[in-house]
Amino acid sequence: MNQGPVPGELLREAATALQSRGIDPGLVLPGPVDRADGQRATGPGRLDGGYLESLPLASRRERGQYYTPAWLVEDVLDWLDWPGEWKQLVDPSCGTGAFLVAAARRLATQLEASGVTGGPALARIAGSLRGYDVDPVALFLCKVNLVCALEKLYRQAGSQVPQWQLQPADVLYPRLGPLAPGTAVAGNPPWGARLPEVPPGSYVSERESACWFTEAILRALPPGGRCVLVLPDIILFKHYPRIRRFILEHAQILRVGVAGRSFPGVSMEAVVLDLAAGGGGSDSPVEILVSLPDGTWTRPPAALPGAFRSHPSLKFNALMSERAVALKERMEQDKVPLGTLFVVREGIHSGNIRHKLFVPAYPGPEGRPLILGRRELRPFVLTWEGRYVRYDPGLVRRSDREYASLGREPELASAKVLVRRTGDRLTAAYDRRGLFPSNNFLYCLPRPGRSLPPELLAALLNSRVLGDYLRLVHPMVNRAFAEIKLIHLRDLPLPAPEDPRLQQAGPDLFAIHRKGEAGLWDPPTEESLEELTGWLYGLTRPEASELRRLSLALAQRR
DNA sequence: GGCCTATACATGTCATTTGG
DNA sequence: CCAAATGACATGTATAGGCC
Repeated sequence: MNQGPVPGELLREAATALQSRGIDPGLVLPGPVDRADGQRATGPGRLDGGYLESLPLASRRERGQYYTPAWLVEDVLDWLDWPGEWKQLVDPSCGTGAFLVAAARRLATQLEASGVTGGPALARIAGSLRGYDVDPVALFLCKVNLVCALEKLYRQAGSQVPQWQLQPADVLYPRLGPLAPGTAVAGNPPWGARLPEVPPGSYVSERESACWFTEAILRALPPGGRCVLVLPDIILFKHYPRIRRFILEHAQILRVGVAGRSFPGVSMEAVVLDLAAGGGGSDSPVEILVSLPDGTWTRPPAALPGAFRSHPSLKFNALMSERAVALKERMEQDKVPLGTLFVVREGIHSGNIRHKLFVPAYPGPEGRPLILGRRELRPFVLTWEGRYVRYDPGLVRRSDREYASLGREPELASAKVLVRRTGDRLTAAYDRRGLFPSNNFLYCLPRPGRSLPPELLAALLNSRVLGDYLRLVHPMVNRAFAEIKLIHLRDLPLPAPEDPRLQQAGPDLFAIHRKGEAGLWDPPTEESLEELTGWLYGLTRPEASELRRLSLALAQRR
């Protein structure tokens, strides 16, 4: 038996599985895969659930290989109404065949009901399904899984076995020529695999594989074609405006399913996009569904279909209600991004030499006071616990594969506003002494020329209102993002220096800052800060509470 | 010498993962 | 669960090399 790239052990296991189903392994094996690129599974191969686990985690991640949960597969096929009137189903990243196998079962049932069995049924099924994948071993398993799922038909067919349309593909360029009318695409493209280069001719020009797959699929679909794709939710509302524009211009969004963390062991959240090829442009209603733990879908009470078109970078927060958008936009009115008034950076990143760099006691003249832990930064107050960073670039032995990022000493040593990256609210303090923060903090330096007094920034960041805004825009509890990123902070709306309301509120904000800095941060002071910032951002008291409720609801769902 | 380009090195950021 | 930590890599900057 020609092994090709498939490990012998796996072949033997496949042969046994087929025999036990009464299928002659010789008719099926060695499989359609003969790309001899030396790709081999390590460890014991298993026919379904075990194959991916047998691969090194790094390579799985690199290629974005994850099993799609069965319930999600069935729902995707339901959304497509497969088989329905479709002639063909294509999965451009079929892996071990989750979608194709489920689709094949449905076809078999349908054919059986109309009296088609055995070889003819197999031929019809194999002719209606197409799969591609980078991993030849996965493709082999896909075929075995298909055969096993159709065991009855195989037994009936005897030697009349079909040719399956399963082809090795390059992850870079899923070779989807123009697809024939009557074609639907379903699948879970690899996420997060960084393409080595931007694919030539790509509009989206993103190196995130899920973006490229989405573009390639939409380009290949014929008018009237459909695709239902399982994608990372970041595509909808993080830094991928171009794929959003591409989708809006090349497809009609029929449904968006918010599937949450549906993949065991994966902390990214999934969305299901149901797209009809062609004819973008119109703002027809999008159905938004949220998956529930019991496997059903529900309509969120106040989702805002279509409003993403008006968002500057087309962000589509499927759960953002009309009300939330209104409050958000009100807060942004006449405000400027924090990044235009302050330089924002990450603190010292100790890389892989933490122990060498961050020390508990004074190490000598290269030592600088280090702010490391959460307790050292409370609202308005910095309490240095006495640790040091050895600020000496010579410590990093690059030849020993050491790395670290010491940042810029003049900036670190100057007065600045430190912001905690973790926690369920924004926390900031004005660092007058020039302490050196670790990368558990971000810091804001006033831009020369046009800025705000750091005391005011610290007061605004410590207010619930800005924290709630942040959580509304980037829900962060139990999310893929464990930290506040630079971009989150840079995007926060701040009153411009010449803002008349700020002029008016300034003295009170300074007073609050003084109290806070003096350790007199108490509920009444906090209350007056809420009052003041609410007014500054054009929110009434009830509206500020509403903002709070909405943002918490968004965060807690996740 | 002046300008442009390639490369190496340094800095800065991301996207989780780890571990208490 | 969540603060702290980490590996990878993208971006930025300096320098060397090539060409006129």
